Amino acid sequence: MRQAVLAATVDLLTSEGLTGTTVAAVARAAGVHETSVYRRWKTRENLLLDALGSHADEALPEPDTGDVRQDLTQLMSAVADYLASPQGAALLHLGASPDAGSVEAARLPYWDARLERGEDIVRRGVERGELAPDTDARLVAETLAGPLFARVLLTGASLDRGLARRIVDLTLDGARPRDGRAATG
Amino acid sequence: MRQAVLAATVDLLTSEGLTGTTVAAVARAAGVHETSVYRRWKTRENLLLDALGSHADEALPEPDTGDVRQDLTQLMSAVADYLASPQGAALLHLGASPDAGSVEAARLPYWDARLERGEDIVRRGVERGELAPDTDARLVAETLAGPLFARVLLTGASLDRGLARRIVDLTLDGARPRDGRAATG
DNA sequence: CCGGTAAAGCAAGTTGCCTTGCGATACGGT
DNA sequence: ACCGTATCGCAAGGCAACTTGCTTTACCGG
Repeated sequence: MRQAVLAATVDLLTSEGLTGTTVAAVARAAGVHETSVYRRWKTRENLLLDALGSHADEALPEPDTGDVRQDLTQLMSAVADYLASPQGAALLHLGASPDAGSVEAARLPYWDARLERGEDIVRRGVERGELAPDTDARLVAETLAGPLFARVLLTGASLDRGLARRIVDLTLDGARPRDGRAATG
Repeated sequence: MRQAVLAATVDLLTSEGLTGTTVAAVARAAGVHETSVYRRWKTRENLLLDALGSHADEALPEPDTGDVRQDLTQLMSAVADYLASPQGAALLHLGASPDAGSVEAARLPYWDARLERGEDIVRRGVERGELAPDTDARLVAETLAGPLFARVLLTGASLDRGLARRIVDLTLDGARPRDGRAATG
């Protein structure tokens, strides 16, 4: 039954979107009583997070090619791909919902963990001398991911790998003029 | 009556937060019947946007000091200040809510207009030669604002002017090493 | 003063999220 | 076969957003 409900949730999420995915609809699609869903997952939010949660992690690679630019581009491209999917957008919207309670506590650690993938790449770049020694890895990770998140959440504008690449380039090179623009990569 | 309702809305928004601001509570606080609120504003979302909308624009300065870094730092500091307020956070959460309908259409143009303040500053910087001639003003604006938005919406982490300044520096200088780090400013 | 329109009050109802109490069913150990 | 426990189905209800049909008030021109 658990599998049936989760599968139905992802299906509805993909076809109907976040607002169209009501608990009643999920229960109906899974051939289960609505009460049973609430008993197991307590809240709609928990259900959606459970349905989307595990799937998300696996989609993110942890590239380590020896080149910061390449690593970050790969990671951010994967993020862009995921966020462009209905599931990715739904997960992001869930994370951004202002409902306090249980999710509130898990929120900060959750995104913290996501950001660390980027931070690790940046730190390796610093160690290799590709990036300035005083580079704030966390800040770089936030600066890379922020624009993608904002697009999905606020403007609804499209996301593609080109955008991801340009954000990486901007964050590595800066907007100020350089002599050799594409140094390493 | 319109003023009474809008004032009550902002009050509740500030004291109770977004989820605590029900239209019943607003109506009660304003000494008005709930139906009247719905008749005038149609939806809760419209009411909240009306209450917050005009206030937001005035808070944003349009600095033009002749120095990109200074202009961007001032703008982003103001953005950070506003987003750190209950009203700013509420407005952002409203913009990020996945409810389609009327807001959906206004969403992209709205944030488009906000971003233009940053784009203008960037373009002036390019003209002055402070920034690379092939700089994508829109991308820079998104990269500056994105992390602030993401913090409010996802992690709930704190926002301050120091963060705004560091994001500006990173986006202008890049994470890769430079000879003279703070060239102009 | 009167008739007309626009806005507000009122009551009742729909839907979606969520909870609770109760009865039925299924499963594992003795 | 029997008991305990866990799980599910079911009915009913609360709360908040939102709608609707109807009445009442308020204001404005004649």
